[in-house]
Amino acid sequence: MQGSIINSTLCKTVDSPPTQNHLLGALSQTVQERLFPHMERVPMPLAKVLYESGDTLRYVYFPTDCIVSLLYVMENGASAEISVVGNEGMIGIALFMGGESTTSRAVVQSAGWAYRLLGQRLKDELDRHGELLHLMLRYSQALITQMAQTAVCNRHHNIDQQLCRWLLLSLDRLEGNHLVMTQELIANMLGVRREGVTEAAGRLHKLQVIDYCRGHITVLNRPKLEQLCCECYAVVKTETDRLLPYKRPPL
Amino acid sequence: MQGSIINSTLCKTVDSPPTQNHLLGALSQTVQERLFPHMERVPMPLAKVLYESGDTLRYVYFPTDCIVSLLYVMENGASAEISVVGNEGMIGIALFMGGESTTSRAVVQSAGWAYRLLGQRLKDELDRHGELLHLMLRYSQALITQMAQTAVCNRHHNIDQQLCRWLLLSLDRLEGNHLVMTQELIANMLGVRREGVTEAAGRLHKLQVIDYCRGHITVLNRPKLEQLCCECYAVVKTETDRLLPYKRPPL
DNA sequence: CGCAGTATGTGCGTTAGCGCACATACTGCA
DNA sequence: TGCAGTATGTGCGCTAACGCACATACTGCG
Repeated sequence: MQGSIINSTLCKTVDSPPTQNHLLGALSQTVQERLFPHMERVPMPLAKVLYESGDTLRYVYFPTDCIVSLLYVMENGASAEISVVGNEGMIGIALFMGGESTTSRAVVQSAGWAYRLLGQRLKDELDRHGELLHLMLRYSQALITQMAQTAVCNRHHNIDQQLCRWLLLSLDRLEGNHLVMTQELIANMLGVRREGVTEAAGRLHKLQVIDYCRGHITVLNRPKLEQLCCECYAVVKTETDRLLPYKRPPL
Repeated sequence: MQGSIINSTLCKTVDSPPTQNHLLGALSQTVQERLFPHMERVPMPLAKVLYESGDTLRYVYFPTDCIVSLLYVMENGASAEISVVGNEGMIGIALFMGGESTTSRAVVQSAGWAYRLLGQRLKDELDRHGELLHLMLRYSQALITQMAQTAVCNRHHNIDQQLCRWLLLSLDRLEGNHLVMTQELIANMLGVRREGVTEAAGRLHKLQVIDYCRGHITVLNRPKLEQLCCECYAVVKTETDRLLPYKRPPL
């Protein structure tokens, strides 16, 4: 199941090492050597549900090149994204927080790969209460900031601004300037009408900020996108960078 | 500075023990005995700001009978409440999360008292990595749930429902069925217009669910209030109870 | 090729909440 | 007692977003 050089021509991303995940990459060699043998590289196909609201989590996931959305699904089926996780973070903080489950659902929003680790293995490592715990706590705070800002943005900003925020957050977690995502899906994430996204996207297109067609979006002018965005993106970005300064691992 | 029997006639709440805070009360006697000598009982007057966005936190606060709001203040001055903390929790999770500061502001929303602990003392205790850490982590998860639900509620529910949610969350953190709070203040918390709150409150009044007058609100019919509320309150309440089952400490 | 399924565009009436202006009413203090 | 400050009530035009209906357009497959 592990990728190989042979199929690297088929798969856009060459078999990615665990260190492509920023959290895993930030660990000392000692901890990496202790942990990595227990980790399994798994495909993350679009729309895969990692866990449902209330599920007892078995694994934590460390994305290398995919994006996962945490979203809450209401009783009437409507949904709203709480936060986004890419290779800067992990899915399953409830496992070390102690709750073992959450009220949200985790869905793959952009296909790719991740490394997963059995919950118990994670806890074993945490019981040594060293750097992994502290790293995860800092990440949790970044995630909390993102959630808080989502709440603020939902209250105060219009669809155009929110779409900008969403695009920027997604873009930061991908290589390149292209993302695969229908307007319908974006609407579910933002918790708004599909038509609302169509109109907002149309305006961004008119401003030559993005290009899109049937589930493919290309950002043409990122500075302009940031300029059109509300402050929420910058708040989250700044705080995440502060909490988790990322140093690209040596190749 | 510690309260005494003598002034208990002046202060509505009799000098409250640390264990009136659920987190502190949940600790084993060993940890309590180690920690409590370092804690200081401090008054929490209305509108006191415990920390501003970006401030380096010096203390963590454990409310015994006050309510503190975490809110984000936007560049233009508008605000939105991210979550509420009463005697079920603590203020300053950023201290053990590792960030030392947050992007939000903490303001006393309902006056009372709290115990505070110097950040370094907290960390000393956490480095023993025992029950306090695990307790705080579970609490953090409850707080995260509240933030997530705030985001959802801001997106999907109308002012009436949000007012119900807010009243219920506040009520759970107070004795009795009465709270001191102007509509102006509530509007700031919910991030809506003051007039919007006036109208929503008027409707609740007409339904005989609440009574209010110049900064004093009394809940007359709590079951009805819960019925009028969106699911968000129940989600937060249920999850908090699950994560932190509260056992009233022996007197 | 033709058709079904999917993605996007558009129009239209409705509504919740906003911004603003102003009225009213209560409260504490000089 | 009167006044200033504060809290609440109300009306009105405006806008963003909604719900719905339907048009259009692209894409893959038999």
